[in-house]
Amino acid sequence: MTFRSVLPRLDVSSMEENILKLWKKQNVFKKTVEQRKGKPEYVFYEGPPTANGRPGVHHVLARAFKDMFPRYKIMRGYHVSRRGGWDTHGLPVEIEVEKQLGFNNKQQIEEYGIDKFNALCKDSVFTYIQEWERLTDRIAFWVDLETAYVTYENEYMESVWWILKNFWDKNLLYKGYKVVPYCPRCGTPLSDHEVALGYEEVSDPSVFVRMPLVDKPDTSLLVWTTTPWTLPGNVAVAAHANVDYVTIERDNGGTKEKLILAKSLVEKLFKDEEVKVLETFKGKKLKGVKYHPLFTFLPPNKPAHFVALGDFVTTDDGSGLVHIAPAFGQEDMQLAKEHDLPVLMTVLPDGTFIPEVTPWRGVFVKDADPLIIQDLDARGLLFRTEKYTHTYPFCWRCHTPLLYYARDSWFIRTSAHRDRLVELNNTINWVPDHIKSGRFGNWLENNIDWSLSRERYWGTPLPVWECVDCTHRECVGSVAELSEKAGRDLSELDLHRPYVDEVHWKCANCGGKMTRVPDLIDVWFDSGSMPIAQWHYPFENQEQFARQYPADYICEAVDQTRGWFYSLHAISTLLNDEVSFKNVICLGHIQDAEGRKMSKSLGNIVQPWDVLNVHGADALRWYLYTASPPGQERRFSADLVGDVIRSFTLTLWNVYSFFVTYANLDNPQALTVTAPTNDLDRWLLSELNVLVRDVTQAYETYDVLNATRPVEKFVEQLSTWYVRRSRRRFWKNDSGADKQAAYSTLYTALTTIAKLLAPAMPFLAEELYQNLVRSVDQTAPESVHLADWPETMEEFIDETLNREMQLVMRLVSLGHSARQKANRKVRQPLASAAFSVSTPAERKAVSTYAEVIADELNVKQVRLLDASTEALAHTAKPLPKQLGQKYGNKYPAIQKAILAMNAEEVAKTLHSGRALVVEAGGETYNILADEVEVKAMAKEGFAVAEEGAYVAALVTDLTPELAQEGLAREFVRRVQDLRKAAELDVADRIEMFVEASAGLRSAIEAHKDYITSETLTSNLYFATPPEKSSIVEDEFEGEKVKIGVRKVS
RNA sequence: GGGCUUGUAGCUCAGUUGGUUAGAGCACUGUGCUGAUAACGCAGGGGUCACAGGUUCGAAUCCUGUCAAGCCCA
Repeated sequence: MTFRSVLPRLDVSSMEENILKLWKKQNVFKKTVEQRKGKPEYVFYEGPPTANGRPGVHHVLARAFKDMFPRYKIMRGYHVSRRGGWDTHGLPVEIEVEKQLGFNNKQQIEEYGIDKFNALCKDSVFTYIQEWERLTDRIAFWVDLETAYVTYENEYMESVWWILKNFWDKNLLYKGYKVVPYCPRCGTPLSDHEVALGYEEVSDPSVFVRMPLVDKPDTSLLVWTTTPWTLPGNVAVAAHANVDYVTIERDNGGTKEKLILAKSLVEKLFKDEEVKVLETFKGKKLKGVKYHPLFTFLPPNKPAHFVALGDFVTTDDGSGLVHIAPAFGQEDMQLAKEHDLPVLMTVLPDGTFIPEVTPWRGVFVKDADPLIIQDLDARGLLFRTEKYTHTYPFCWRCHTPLLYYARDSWFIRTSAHRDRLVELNNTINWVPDHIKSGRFGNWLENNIDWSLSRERYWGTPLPVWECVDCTHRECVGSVAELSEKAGRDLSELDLHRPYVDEVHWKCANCGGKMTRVPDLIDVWFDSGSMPIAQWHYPFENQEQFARQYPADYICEAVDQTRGWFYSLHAISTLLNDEVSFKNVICLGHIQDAEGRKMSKSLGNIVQPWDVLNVHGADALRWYLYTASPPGQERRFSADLVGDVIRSFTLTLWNVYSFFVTYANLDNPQALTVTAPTNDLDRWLLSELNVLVRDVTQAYETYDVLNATRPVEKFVEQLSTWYVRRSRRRFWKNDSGADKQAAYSTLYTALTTIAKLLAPAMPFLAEELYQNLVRSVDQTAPESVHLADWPETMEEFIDETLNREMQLVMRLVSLGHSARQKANRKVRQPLASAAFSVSTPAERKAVSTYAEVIADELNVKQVRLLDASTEALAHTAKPLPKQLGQKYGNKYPAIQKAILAMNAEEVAKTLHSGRALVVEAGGETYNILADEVEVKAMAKEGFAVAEEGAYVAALVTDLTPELAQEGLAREFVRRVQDLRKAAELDVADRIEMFVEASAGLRSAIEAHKDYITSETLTSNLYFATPPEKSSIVEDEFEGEKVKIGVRKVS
């Protein structure tokens, strides 16, 4: 069998491009789905992105994580249909179009025409779809975009209506007059989860004002607010019943004034100023005290302008007296309801003052803040103004400061199912798990009703019609129902505005005109409906829906906790009393190399293509999987991705290239492993199956780190231990069983790694598979992604062997260390290496693997340090873990006692297998061998290195024979360099001409066979090299040499 | 103000139910080795385990508090 030859130098980009072509040509993605038809279903939901912006690195992150589990599950034999989806509605789209048209308010849209505006929205939704498709393709995120669901399609929207009707019927959909976070520019309320997207730290004016009491004109309430623009809407002042308040007297520009405020804030407010406390009293004494309003633009229609008590009042900031404007604060509105206060609506929906507020009519409220402060100051009502830094919500798309603003608004009564939301959440597997009870769980426990309605244009219309005369309301759950009510066939109707607004019918109560309420619904409701609406359920595809619900796996970034994760969960709970996803990976955000958030304004955004073009998709994916736990924020830079190529990809690639190079020379007959006899083979296969077992387990538990990092570790050991130690086995001239075994073992390792790597590094896995598997077996599945996941072959796992090999590596490392200390280069053979280890099992391992150790350390003999003749002394060290756990607080005394004993006696006792009897603190203890570390120290004359319980001691004296062998190896090394310099192929045979000084010549003659076989020399002449040969002259170890080689045909 | 997360070497990260002198990789320095390797081996420098208390024979690990960063809530 012959493999396609592999260049040791890897061109990542062309390799990946070729694989992409192969997949396309053979339609591999489709086949992965079709091949498993009828098999158990594994359900993945794609959280729909919006294609009206360019995809960034954070999208690659999410898509990489989304991709790996479906790939894994397909290899495990599941049927996984991976349907794509696009989120198409909502403000982000509208805002893009508004920008295009140069609009900045709703009126312009209405004048332009909602139909035309929405048509533009629809067009702009897929502005960057090609960019998305190209990126998705390039990073090998396998998702079916041809059949992707689209949230603006009538069928999708009809299903959303059906869900809303279901909620309506359960009395879960209602209209309320509430203070909502409201964007005055977009002219619409925002849901909590949208508000959460836009908090920013800002500096606002903070003002203290005087509100003179009606009964005591020389005394004023000192009232605090950070929103001066709400003062014209003031109807009351809130105080806390149990807080201590004081009346103080102070000097105000020559006249005395009296102010009321919370006692604990006096110092903070007046600092060094001298004030006289006249009176102290509880807040409840203030109840009902009347004051003169600051403004009288709108006359209140109910009693107002008195002090009311509220629990929400704190004395952390301000004055302990809180200004109340019911139209502009949730707590204010609550208080207003409790005390039957009037609601003064002083602001228009566009965020400007109403005409009645004469001085500032038409001024945007935030802009009016300084004007209002000026006015109060002029009238002597301003006590103080300063800057106050706090976090304040902004519109997540247009960046306008949000106002808390009383609106008629529609809600979903999610709070009615709060407990059930929490219960069902507890059955979901969250990665990382703290999200479950932490961020998401806390959020659910504090659930408030879902603010659903949006007063906008491009979105799913709220299917509620209202009688203009009697306010009778009906909710419509399907197109058929609408047709029936309207009395005409509306199956062709576009369910968007403005068309749906034109449908009317007669009120069943009073015969008035039923008209749709103008609102749209929150786009998060669209995407959260996707399990149902993607199938146009229940109108069609009942079966598909049943098969594809709930999802086994979803994955998005942490910002979706309040977004898609919540909308999916809330809708599913209220609709079906069921979870909509069972496992979820919640990804941390990507930051730049300095740990800052990536943002346009900082100019630190890394474009995915910049990374992909240089390092390829596999390296990028691998980096994202292995760099840090999924839920953690991760710092990102192109350089870090480059490290993946160097440290992992190339290591694997070179093992692969090594295998192919030699296999093509040797043509090994069989490549399946049966019963390995060679220790290195047995070890590699044991570790390989441990790897299969552990990686499989990790995939099963959505543990991405442990599904990937161990593969990297294994490849490193494969390269730096197995292949390095096995090289000569591949070079042997014969084609004996050992060589065959080496090929089979390495082949098995590489093909298994290809499969283990397939979900994470789909390209490299395919490359390995195509060349190693497909090229020799045309009956094998045509892609690694169509292959079955490797089974763990327990019979190959030998944990003892793994431990022993670990020990061997450690001892070898100590041996190298000792060599360096003795300044003996590895090329120089040494007589022997003696080791001291700690347990009988380890002593046995030293002799079992003596050959491997001897070869690696280039010594003639490997043995144990002879305790009686070579060991100078022993040390005995009590082990705190074993002894501490066993004897608790007696440990220090025991430790002291053991250290005080004669170490030679301790060693003798424990080596003989007896327990060590220790007296400490008046008690007797039997200490066992594994509770004390006994270490032998080597006599002089050895080069020694030690670590923990282990000692390596090298005999460094050189006999003439050893020295001669060293020379021979030095010589071989020169010849190999020369071969390389002459650009000979590894398999080329040569003839060699040598002129050497006497000592070297006799060494060469003594080791002629070794030299000729190492260097593939057919003829070795002691003669002057001919001119046409490649020649090198050198001096070493006091010897001189001139070597010439040339290829023989 | 509250919640969640994070803080370990210059960088990226491990660190098990508390237990020997806190580790690895990258980077740096020295040295060795090499006909698979963009490598590899060995050694070295580099640490107040964010800080302060507490529990314990023993704390990077458990508890309390503080500080800093990120996200979220109010």
